[in-house]
Amino acid sequence: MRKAPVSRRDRPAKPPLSRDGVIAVALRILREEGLEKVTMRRVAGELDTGPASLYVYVANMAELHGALLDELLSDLSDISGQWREGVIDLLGQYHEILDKYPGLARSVLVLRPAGPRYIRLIDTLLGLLHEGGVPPAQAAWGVDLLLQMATASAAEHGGDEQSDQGQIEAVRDADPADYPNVGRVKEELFAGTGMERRRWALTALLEGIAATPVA
Amino acid sequence: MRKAPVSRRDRPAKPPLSRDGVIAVALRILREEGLEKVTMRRVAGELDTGPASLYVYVANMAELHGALLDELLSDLSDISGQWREGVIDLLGQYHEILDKYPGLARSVLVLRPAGPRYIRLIDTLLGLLHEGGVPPAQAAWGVDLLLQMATASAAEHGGDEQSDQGQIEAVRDADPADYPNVGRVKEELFAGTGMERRRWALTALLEGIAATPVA
DNA sequence: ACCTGAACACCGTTCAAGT
DNA sequence: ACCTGAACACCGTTCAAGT
Repeated sequence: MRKAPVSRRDRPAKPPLSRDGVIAVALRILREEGLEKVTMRRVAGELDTGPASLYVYVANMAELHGALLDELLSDLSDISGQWREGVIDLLGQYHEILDKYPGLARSVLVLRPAGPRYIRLIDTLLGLLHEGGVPPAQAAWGVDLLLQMATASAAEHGGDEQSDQGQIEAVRDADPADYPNVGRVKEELFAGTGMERRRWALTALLEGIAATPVA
Repeated sequence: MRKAPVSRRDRPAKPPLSRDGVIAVALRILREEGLEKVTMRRVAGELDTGPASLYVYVANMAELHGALLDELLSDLSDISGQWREGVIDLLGQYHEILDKYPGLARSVLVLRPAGPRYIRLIDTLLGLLHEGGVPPAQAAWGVDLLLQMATASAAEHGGDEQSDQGQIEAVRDADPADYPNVGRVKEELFAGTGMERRRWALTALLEGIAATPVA
């Protein structure tokens, strides 16, 4: 069934474009269909205009991705408990959010996000490290690292399962005579669930940050 | 001046296509002009054929990137000294190689590389950790992490300086009343050169890996 | 100032058809 | 089996021209 034609005056007036409007549409497409569908052309289409019009409100695709991250970060909730658990919990939440959108995680990795919610996240993490007595220089450099690791871990997902499988095979088939060290720990290399490994990784990094003086 | 037409028999016979040939051409373009220029169309063009022909020898772009990484890794040289310094040195070399091609680093992050030189790198790192008395499970999980960090750090480069600058500004302008923890360590957040921070990061992570038992 | 149509300059991958 | 021309199904960004 065809839609009945709608005359210009019956159709709701096209709302004026705005940065918030652009981001809201992009966010909806992201949530419903994934990052691949968030193209300038598609966002513009849903706003009844052409892609060129968006460049009045966003500088480029990278900036739009940054804005999307900040929107997603509003799902971060308060954490509780001791500082170590707090850091792990908060970074776990951050990872969980990004893990749904591996493509966005890849963008974020090169983005240096600057939105208010991201700065808030940095501030909260710094507060927890401070509470734990981590010296300021280590805390400052460490927060970058913790966020990088959580982001990279989300970015790693959603590559082809094919190449995942390729590495597993290559390692499993590695001749122990040629690769003695791989041979010795072959089982350990594949052990553990993603979550177990991620949790251990965060714990280890946190430990190192707290224990390693700068210069 | 136009090139004189070359008859079919004067022109050197077009060498048959091969996987190695495809990779060799891609590697040359990568070294001379960067990853953006390594397109299927361009590689095919230099081999006097169309892009479709390459798919006989490489499954897709991701696999080609994996092959390029493995070629680049032949520049890794032997390391010496104690195990800690060895790990830092080797990962420093790895980072230096990837740092020239941030786009490739981004690919590698989602790639799970499986080439022989990458497996060799894993084996060498495992050997060093073993030498240092790091328990096998920690070593196995830790190598993944160390490589992930080195790769992510190379991938971060070569985003717009614009967004780099954006984050620095956002942090510098953050109101200390709103973001007290950022306020407290503002200088530390920007301190240090890239190399100093990278070296510290690797040291801290290595420390954590060695000190944090699995499960 | 804001908005846009149209163009610019490309992509990776597939597939039917050839040899 | 290997190879390919042509097409499919798109991209982000710029810019001259309009309002």
